[in-house]
Amino acid sequence: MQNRKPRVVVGMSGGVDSSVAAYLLKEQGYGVIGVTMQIWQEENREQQAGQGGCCGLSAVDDARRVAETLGIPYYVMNFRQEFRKNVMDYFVQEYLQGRTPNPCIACNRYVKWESLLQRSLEIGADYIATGHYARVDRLPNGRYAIRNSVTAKKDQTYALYNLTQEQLSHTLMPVGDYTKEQIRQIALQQNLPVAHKPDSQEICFIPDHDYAAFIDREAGDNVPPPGNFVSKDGQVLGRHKGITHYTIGQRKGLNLAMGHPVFVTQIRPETGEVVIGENEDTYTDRVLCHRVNYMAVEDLAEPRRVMAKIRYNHGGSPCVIEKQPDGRVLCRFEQPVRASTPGQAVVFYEGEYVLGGGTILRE
RNA sequence: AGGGCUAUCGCCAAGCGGUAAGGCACAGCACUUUGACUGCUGCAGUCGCUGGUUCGAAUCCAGCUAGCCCUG
Repeated sequence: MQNRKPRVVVGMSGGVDSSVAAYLLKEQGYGVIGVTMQIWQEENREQQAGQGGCCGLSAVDDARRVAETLGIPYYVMNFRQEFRKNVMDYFVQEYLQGRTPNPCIACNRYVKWESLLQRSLEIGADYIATGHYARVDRLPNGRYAIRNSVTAKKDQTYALYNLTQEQLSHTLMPVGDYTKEQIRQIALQQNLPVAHKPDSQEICFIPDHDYAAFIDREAGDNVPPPGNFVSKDGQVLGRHKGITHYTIGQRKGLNLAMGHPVFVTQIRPETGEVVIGENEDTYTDRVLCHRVNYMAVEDLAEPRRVMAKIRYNHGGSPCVIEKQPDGRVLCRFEQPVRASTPGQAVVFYEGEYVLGGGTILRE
């Protein structure tokens, strides 16, 4: 007859959302432990008072103050190694191969959940929680699934499609039941010191936003050299700075004055060519993906009509998904989607639930 | 060293005597827990150079320079 309160480790970024998440769980009767993950910052933080964020620079100080306000135990855990391997190195490797990774998805799956959950369980917690705008439900079929936040705006389910059943069964997301406005309201009412912090954005480990320079520093000699911009039919249109500077659908930074806007339609790592075309050329109604994670369903035996998002900021578009003999999943969209990009994720939704998702392949 | 054509923002390009359109590129901002897309704003005190004609020229005239084409 155990009646101890269930314990939950809340990943506290120092931002509004995770701070309120900690508060809400405490109110709900959980034994709450605040934890900030040190993931990429150099030892000498203080250097810049960051913009806040899911992994911002001022994270520790702010999170600690919130924990004190709430009267909960608080720790800092070092996840630099895990982050380095699963997020930063992955990020660089993907770019070197002409793909466009989504580091937040990798961070969620492998760092925030895999590593944090494991260590949390080790110290006796039952759950981990975050300040994501999403909900976790157990479905009638026994499976756990991420569910849309009550606010369509701020929805963060896309970045969470890759969580496993095991991880979800130990996950709480109290913020998903509220709107952003309500969350800030609660933060104000509770006098949380971070009530007015701005939302996070951009990639946290590249504060200056210069991806190419970051990749240059990380990859050194392995950085792909400059090459040709070519048209669909092979005509050379100019020189580019190296494939790591580009992504599908990109317009800015090409320095190609063709008289009308032109876009990147394809990246060819084998030849170092970047293919340029018209806006229409960036549309496709077929998207193939692999490394599929099934969430609301165990598998995909039959073709299924779902809504799919091919990027974080995508409203979703209807398509039929069909599993291929090799396990890949082919999505046929009813209306062509713009700039399907290898390395990005395509996430399937059925109703409010995440059915699953995978990594987009080059076809 | 005969003739013709053209020279306007980084690229393309309006203008044709009345006081420098537009597109692309580029920059900044907004949007954004990824990369993109998108939106907004900015971007030639000057029209190859030098003179001339005009109240007034990028617009007309002359010479020069450069590029292209044709003929030698």
